[in-house]
Amino acid sequence: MQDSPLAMDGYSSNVPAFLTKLWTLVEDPETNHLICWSLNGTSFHVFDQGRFAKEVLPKYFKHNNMASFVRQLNMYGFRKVVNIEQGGLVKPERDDTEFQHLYFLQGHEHLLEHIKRKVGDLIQFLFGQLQSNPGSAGIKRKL
Amino acid sequence: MQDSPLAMDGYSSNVPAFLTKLWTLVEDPETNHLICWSLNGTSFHVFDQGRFAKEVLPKYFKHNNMASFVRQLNMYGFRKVVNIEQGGLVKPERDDTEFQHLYFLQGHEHLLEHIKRKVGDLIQFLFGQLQSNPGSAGIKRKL
Amino acid sequence: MQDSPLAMDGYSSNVPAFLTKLWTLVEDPETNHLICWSLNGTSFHVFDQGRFAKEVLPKYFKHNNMASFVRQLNMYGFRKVVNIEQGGLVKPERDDTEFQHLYFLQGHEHLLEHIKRKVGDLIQFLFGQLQSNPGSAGIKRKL
DNA sequence: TCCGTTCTAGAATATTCGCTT
DNA sequence: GAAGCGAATATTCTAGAACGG
Repeated sequence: MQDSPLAMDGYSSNVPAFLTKLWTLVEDPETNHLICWSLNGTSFHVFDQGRFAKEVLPKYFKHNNMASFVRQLNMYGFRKVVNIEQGGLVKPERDDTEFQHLYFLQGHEHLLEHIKRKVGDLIQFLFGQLQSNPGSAGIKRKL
Repeated sequence: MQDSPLAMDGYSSNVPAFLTKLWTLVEDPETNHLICWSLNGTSFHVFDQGRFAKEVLPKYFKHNNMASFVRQLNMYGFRKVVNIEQGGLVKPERDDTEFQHLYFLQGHEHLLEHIKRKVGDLIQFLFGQLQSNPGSAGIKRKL
Repeated sequence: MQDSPLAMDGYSSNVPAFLTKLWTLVEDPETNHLICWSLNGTSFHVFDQGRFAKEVLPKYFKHNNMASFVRQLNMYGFRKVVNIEQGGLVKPERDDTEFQHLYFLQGHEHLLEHIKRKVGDLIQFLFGQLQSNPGSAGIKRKL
C-alpha cells in the first residue's frame, strides 16, 4: 500500500488518525484473517483478539491492548454487535468480535468525516454555559 | 549570490529570508538525503532530524535546533503531513518528517510571495476590528 | 522492580508515571552519558539530544521525540536552565540541555509528590466557577 | 517594523485505569 | 460479567510571548 486516498492530495483531511488507521486496517487484505469487513459491509469483525492485539495494533498505534482499541471505538460512537450464539450456552466456535457505526461503511470512505469523537459531558455542559452567558465573552477569547 | 531571481523583474519582492533559504535548502541536490521535495512536488521531507539539525541548519540559520525550524514553518503556515504508517509502537524504517504549504510548490518559486508570516491571533482580531470601524482612524495611525 | 520506595510506607503515593520514569532515568548510571544529575543535584542535564531521543526515550515512553519530552517537563513545571556560554557566538563544546524543578532534587525522591501537573487555564477557571457557585452542586454531582 | 530564536503553553487526540450500569 | 463511559495522564502539532537584531 502506498498512499491512503484520504491523504493523497497533499493537504490533510480533518479526519482523526484513529479513523483513517481503522479504515486502512479493515481494508488491508493482508490482515483480513484478523480484521475485515462483514459480508454486507456495514460492520467489521476482529478474529482472535490476542493475535490481533499483539500483531496488528502496534503497527498503527502506540499500544498493543485490545481494551485501548475498544475505548477508541466507543469514543467515536462505534457499538459492539451482539451475536445470538455468542450469548448462548454453547461456546462459540470462533473468537469473533464485531463493531458497527452508521458512517463506517465499505465503499464509502468519505463518510468517515461524519464520525465525531465524543467529548465529556462536563466539558459539553460548561461550553454550553459559556455560550449562553454574554458576560463570558472576554474569558472565552482570552482563556 | 548576486540577485535573487525573485527580484529581477522590476519590482522588489519582499520574501522573508526564511522562505528563500528553505527553498534553496529543499532544492539543493547536495542535501537531498536529508531534505528534499516529495514525489509530486507539493511538500518536502526531512529525513533523520538529528543529522539535519546538526549538519544542515547551521549552514543557513543561526541555530541548529529542529524545534526552531519547525516554529518558523508554523509561523509561515506550513502544516505537518501526518503519515499513517508512523505513530505505531513499532519503529518505522525511516525518520521521516513531512511539511506542506499551499504555495510551496516545486517549480513555482514565484508563489513564495503569497506565503505570509503569521501575526498573533489577538493582533489579527484587533486589526480586523480597526479595519471595520471608521471611528478608529486615529488609533490606526498610532498602532 | 517490585515495590517503589514511594509506596512502601503505608500510604499510596499518586506520583504520575512521568515523574517516576524521569527520576529513574536521571538516576540510572547506565545512561549518565546522556542524562544525569547536575553537580549539586538541583537540576539534570541531557547531552546529545538526538541520541537521547532515539536511544533512551523509547525505553521509557511511547515515543522518541525530544519535543514530547520537553512538553511533559513544562507540563510539570520544570524550567530550562539557560547557560551563559550556550547563547554566545562560539559554538558550545557540547550539546547540553538543562532542566530544573524546585522539588526535583537528588536524594529527595519523596519530594516528587509535590510536583503537580498543570491544567489548562480555562479548565482551572471553570472549576473555580463551579466551586464558588452553590447552584451548581447538582451538576457537579451528576456531571 | 518586521523577522528570527527560544522557551513555554494551548488544544486536540490517544492511552490507561477504574467505575457504572 | 461485559459494555460503555469518566477522568487523568500522555503524545502530537501549533501558537503565544519575550527578547534581540
